[in-house]
Amino acid sequence: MTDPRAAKSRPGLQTDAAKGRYHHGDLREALITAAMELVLERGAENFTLADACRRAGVSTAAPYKHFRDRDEVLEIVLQRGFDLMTEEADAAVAQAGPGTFAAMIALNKHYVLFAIKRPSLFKLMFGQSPELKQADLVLEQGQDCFGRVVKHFADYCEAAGIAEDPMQVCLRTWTFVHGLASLKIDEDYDAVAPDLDHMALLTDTLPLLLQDGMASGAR
Amino acid sequence: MTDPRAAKSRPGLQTDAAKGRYHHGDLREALITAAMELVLERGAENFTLADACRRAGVSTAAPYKHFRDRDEVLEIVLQRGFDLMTEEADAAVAQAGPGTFAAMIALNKHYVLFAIKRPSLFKLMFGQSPELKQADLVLEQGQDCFGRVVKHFADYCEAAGIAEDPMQVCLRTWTFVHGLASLKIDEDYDAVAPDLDHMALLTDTLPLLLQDGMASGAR
DNA sequence: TTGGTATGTTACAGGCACTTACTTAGTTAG
DNA sequence: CTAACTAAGTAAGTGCCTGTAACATACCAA
Repeated sequence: MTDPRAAKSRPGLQTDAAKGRYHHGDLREALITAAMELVLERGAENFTLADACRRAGVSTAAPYKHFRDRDEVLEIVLQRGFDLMTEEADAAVAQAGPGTFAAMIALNKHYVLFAIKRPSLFKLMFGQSPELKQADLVLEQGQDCFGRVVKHFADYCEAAGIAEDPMQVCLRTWTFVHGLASLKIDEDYDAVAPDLDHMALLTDTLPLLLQDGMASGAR
Repeated sequence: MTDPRAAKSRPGLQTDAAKGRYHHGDLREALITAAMELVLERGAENFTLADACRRAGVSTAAPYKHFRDRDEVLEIVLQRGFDLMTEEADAAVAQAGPGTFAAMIALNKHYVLFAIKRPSLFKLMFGQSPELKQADLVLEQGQDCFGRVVKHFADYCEAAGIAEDPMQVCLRTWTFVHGLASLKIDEDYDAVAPDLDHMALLTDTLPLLLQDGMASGAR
């Protein structure tokens, strides 16, 4: 297994980047990077493999040496999105202090901010037709990400003395923040409540959702 | 093949079957109907004007006599989606009794059921890129729909003696049910909680959201 | 009847996904 | 060191889609 990235230096010829060479060097990674950029810029629906090829400086047939089809590229972008989200979410909780109410605020705020900062990626991760998310690797990625979140909720529930199943609390809170993030980035609030302070809506509602649902007289 | 949908022709014109005729009769409406069907069947992303033409039995250039472009057809489908949703929602509330808690359950359940029954249409209405929703007519349609919902919430708040602004209650409840509907139809729950009873999640959480946020000790 | 307009048609330009057949760079065996 | 093999590019071509242009036909009105 030779690392393709190691074969960068070729004596006698241009020491510069892949410019002018027949072989690219690491086209697979270059295409994934281009795809991520294009998805962030224009959305997954408007992403074309041809654009990514132009950005990487290769012909439109080249990707098929590295990927099954357009969808596989999007699958990988999607995966990396979950990586990034998991990483950032963990950091947010760590900084706020695991088990604290502040950590719950930070975790859920992060979810919304992630969506606002990268709406197209967020939509690709959660909103796309199931075909893309069917892939086993992608499924795992999502499960890992969610598993960590449930853990953070469990920490809080224990610290706050909430008897309800943390999974349940997590699911209903996720549902709310996912709705918030979606309605915000799809600009659905704008048509109806243009002055809405969506972060205030989040911080105001979280206490309602984090209380013990069993003890609240629901039903 | 005589198209049964073409049966209702414009008055004064030939009312016979469209077969073999040079003029269609009501191509505009036929294309919208075909578009709605195709969106429901395969989703807006996979909708092609060419498919709609085949279904209506005309050439692929014909639509441009009636619509600006593909997007205008989708805009109209989207509009009709809001019509349908408004109509159904009103009916659900009327049946449960306006102002009652049962009406709140019915209204929010309807939102989720609408999404489950017509996931592609729901995504077109709320999830599509803003370009489609920018059109003034579409915006109005959405505002009308939401205005009715706020009214139902106001009825309930008054009857239940909730001092909080009904708009606020409505916005946070909408946010939750929208998240529920989205996560359900995008199959995001499946990866993570395959056995989730989403309707129970709705009925369990609604009481938490409908309580008076000002009086609940939030914050 | 006669022309005008609305509503069809065919033909075409341009773009994209993906395939096939070919070429070249880089690796490895003798 | 060379020859052969393999990996990774390219060009050209298919088929499908959107949208445009030029043309044809049905309906309408005077």
